[in-house]
Amino acid sequence: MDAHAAEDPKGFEKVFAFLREQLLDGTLKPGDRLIAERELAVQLGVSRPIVREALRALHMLGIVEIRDRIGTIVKRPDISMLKDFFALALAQQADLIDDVMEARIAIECQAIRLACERAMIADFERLQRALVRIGATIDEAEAGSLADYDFHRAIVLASRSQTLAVLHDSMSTLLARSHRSRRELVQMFGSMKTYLIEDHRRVFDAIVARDPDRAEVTLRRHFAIGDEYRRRAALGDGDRGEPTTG
Amino acid sequence: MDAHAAEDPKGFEKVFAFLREQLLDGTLKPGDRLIAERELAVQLGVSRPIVREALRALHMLGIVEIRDRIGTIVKRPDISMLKDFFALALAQQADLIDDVMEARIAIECQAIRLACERAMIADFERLQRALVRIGATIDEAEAGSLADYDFHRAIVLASRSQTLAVLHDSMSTLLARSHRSRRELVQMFGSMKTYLIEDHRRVFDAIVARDPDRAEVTLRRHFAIGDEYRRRAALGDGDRGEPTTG
DNA sequence: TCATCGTATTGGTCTGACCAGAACAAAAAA
DNA sequence: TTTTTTGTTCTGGTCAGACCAATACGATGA
Repeated sequence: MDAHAAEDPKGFEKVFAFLREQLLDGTLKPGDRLIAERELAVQLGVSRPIVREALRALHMLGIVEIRDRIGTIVKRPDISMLKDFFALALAQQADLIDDVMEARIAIECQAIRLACERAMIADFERLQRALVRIGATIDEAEAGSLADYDFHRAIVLASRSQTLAVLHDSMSTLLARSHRSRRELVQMFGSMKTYLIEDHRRVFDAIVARDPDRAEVTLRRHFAIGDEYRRRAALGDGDRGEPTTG
Repeated sequence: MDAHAAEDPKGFEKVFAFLREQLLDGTLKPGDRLIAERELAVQLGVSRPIVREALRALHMLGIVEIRDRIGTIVKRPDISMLKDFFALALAQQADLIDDVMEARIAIECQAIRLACERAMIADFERLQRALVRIGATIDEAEAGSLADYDFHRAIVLASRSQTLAVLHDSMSTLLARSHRSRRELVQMFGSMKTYLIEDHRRVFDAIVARDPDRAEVTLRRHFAIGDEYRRRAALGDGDRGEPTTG
C-alpha cells in the first residue's frame, strides 16, 4: 500500500488539515467526539503516532480535549492555552520583566474599568478579603506577596473578562519571581507598609464607588509608586518616606 | 518495565515539563539546538513518539522550530502559530470577540501612553502614513480596513514594548475578520467617514503632543464611538449623524 | 588544496504490540 | 422483571524496533 493516492500534505500536516477543515466548516462542533485514533489513522493512511501528534497539537491549541480511554472531544476553545504559550514565549525575552509589567498594567487598568461596571457582591467580597490579608501579612514576604497577588487577581476577575483573566494570569506567573524579591523591599522601607495598605484600600474604594476614571488613575499611581520604591532600592537608598509620583 | 522510578508526571507531560523547565529558566535560549529526539527519549525514559508529541506541542506554541534532518532549535517565539488557534477558536465561539476586543483596548491604551513617552521620528512617520492612507482609502472596505489596522498597529509599535506588540498582534489577527465586516458600516453611515478620519487625527495629535492622558482618553472615546456605530448598525438604524459618547 | 565519497546522525514515519480503564451488552442472580 | 455480575470490546497511553531520506562532517582520493 504505497497509497499515496493522497496528495500534497504529508503525515502530520495531512491529519491536522483534515481535522481543521471539519472544525472550521462546522462538521465538528463543540461536544462532538471525533473518530478514534486508530480509525483516523486508517482513514488518512497514516500511522497512529502521527495522528496522536495532530491531536496533541489541537489539544495544545485548546480546541480539543483528549480524555483517557474515552475519546477525543471537541471543546469550546479556551484561551487558557495561552498560559503555556505566554509563559514560554515571554520567558525568552531578556528584559521582559519591565516589558511584561507594562502589559500587566495595561490589563489591570482595563480590568479595573470593567470591574467598576460589572463587579458583583462576590467580587467585592474577594477584594475585601484580599485587602484584609494584605494588612495581616504585611510583615511576611511570602504570604504578603500572595495576598498582594490575590488582590490584583480579584480586580481582574471582577472584570468578568476571560481574555483579560488569562492574559493577566500568564503574566503574573512570569512576574511571580520578581515579585517575591521585590517584596523584600518591605523590610527595607518602613513607609512602604503604609503605602501597601493605604494604596490598595484606595483602589478598593474606587471600585466600590464604581468610578472607572478614579479607579484607573489610582491604580496607575499605585504601580508608579511601587516602581519608585523599586528604583530607590536599586539605588540602595534608605527610607525617606513615601515617594511622590511625578 | 516498572520504571516509574519517578512517579511524577508521565509520558508526554514529563517530556513537556522537562523542556518547559529549561526554556523558562534560560537553560535553553533562542538559537539553541536541543538534544536529539532519540537521546531525549532515552534520557527521560520514554518512547520517541512521546518525545515527538512534546516537540510538536512546543512547535504549535511557536516556541520551537523542527527542522527536518537538522534538529529541533529554540526560536524567538512567534505568535503566528496562534493564528491556527484564533481561526479555530473564532469558528466556534463568536462571542469571544467582545471579550478579546476589551483586551485589545487595554493593550492599546497602555501602548499609547508609552508611545507618548517613547515615540521616535520613525514612529510618527509611520502613524502619519497610516493616517494619510485612512483618508485615501475611506471608500474601500478592504484597503481601508488595512489602513485602520496599520494605524493602530503603529501606536503599539511606538510604545516600544515587545510584549504589548505580541499581544496586540495576536488579538488583531482574531479581530481581523470582524473588523472587515464592521468596516462595511462605512458604506452605511456617511458620518462615519468623518469620524474615522477626524478621530484618528485627534489620536495622532495627542501622541505628537506627547500627552498620555489626552491620548488615552481620545483613544478610548474613539473605540466607544466605533462601538456605538456598530450598535446602531445592529439595530438597522440609518445615519443620524455622529454618535456621542455617553 | 580541493573535490568526492561515506558514514553517522537526525527528523519523519510505519508496524504491531501491550496495558488499563470505560462502555456496553449479555448472562446470571435476585 | 429487575438487578447484579461478568465479559468482551473500544479507547487512549505507551512502547519497541525498524526503515527512509537527507544532512553534516570527516575521511579519502584527485
